[in-house]
Amino acid sequence: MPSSSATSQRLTDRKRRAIIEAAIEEFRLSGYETTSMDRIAARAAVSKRTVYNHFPSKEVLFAQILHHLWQAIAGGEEVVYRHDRPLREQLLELIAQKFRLLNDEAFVSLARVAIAAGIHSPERAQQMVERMGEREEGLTVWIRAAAAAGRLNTKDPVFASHQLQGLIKGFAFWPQITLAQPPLDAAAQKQVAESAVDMFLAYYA
Amino acid sequence: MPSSSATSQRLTDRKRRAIIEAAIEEFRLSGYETTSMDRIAARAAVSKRTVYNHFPSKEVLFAQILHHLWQAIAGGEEVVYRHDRPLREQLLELIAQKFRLLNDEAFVSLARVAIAAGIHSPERAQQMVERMGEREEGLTVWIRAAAAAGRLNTKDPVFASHQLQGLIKGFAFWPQITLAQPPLDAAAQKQVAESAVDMFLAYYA
DNA sequence: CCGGATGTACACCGAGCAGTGTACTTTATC
DNA sequence: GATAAAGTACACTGCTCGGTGTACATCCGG
Repeated sequence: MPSSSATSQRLTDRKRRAIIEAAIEEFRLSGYETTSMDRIAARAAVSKRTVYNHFPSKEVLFAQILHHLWQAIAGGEEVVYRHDRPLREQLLELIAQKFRLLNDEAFVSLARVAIAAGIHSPERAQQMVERMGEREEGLTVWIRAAAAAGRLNTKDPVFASHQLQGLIKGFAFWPQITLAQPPLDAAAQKQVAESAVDMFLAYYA
Repeated sequence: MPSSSATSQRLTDRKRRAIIEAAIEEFRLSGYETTSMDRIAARAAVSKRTVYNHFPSKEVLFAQILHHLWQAIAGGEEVVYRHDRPLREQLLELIAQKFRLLNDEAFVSLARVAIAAGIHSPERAQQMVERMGEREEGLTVWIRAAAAAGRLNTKDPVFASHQLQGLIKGFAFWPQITLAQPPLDAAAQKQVAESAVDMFLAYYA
């Protein structure tokens, strides 16, 4: 009676999960083009036919993977602008939030696969990065609010937001994506975050 | 008597050039994996056998392409630190130099192909980006000199250099690489450069 | 314990690809 | 104009891949 397991449920669900997990792993390791359905089936310990019974094509499977990984990230509490608290404190909180995302292995996997696959598929790349853009809105919104409250001196919150993010991503995103470097340790994160915020405020505050 | 042409020289050289140009185009369009030697041969208007007479394998051809593109970039005059000139002026010159590289289509092509191909080939990626790192030394050296002269307040020139580059690349490199966006126009370049330098100096000067 | 759903093993198709071997033609040089 | 070097057309090998069809085994709810 396998119904007792809380995680597994029906066989068909377990198989499906195994396929998705194997596919994530393979796509992450080898990218879209060089990953074969046979390898995915083998890693999932599943018949190739079963893979095709669940997913009609490699393309669809890949899309589902992207969707699946996207779900895994979903959680994201906003930091709203507060007039009664120091800018530095609030910005550091915003950055810390960003670091939580950047340290999330699921996010990095998603980004790597998406960028690797999308680099020669403009429409998919466009779509993915637009979605990621939504994540970054939080910071822009905060900057706009602070500027409206007269505490930041910028006419272009989007630009300023990109600048601050550039100060972070140059250390904590692009090297990890393009060079598979490990995430920054706590000390490095602190240095990057504080230095970025201080530089940002030195200019805009 | 085709010897009259200044650019073409011997037939074998013309053929070789055609192959390289076609290969660059194809690799840039489709990446390493999905580009076939047949397509390269077709685009070069050359027999497939001729391709293999010039280059023993796809792998070698690809390596030559990378080398070839690297050569095409080579030129790069250094800006040395001058104690008698304003920091802002010198930094803007440094950034302008970086923009010349970022606007160079050959460089962007190289970077895209290399990153796309290298994203799942750690050793090649490592090698490429180390080479690119050499290019960036100029800025770091300048910052170190300025700090030694007591005009910049940093203990970590490499870190500071990465920060300044983050402020540039977030606008003028990564979007172009990962999203195939067009290079920044002159006005945008000016805004990005001046804002970056001013922010940098507001913090470190 | 029955029966439909699901999974499996395996053979297979058609296509594309890297790379080779060969017989022949073109090019350029002396 | 002979001759060696270079290019070409083309057939072919061996391999991988995405995807399918099928006959048979296994699972699991009623």
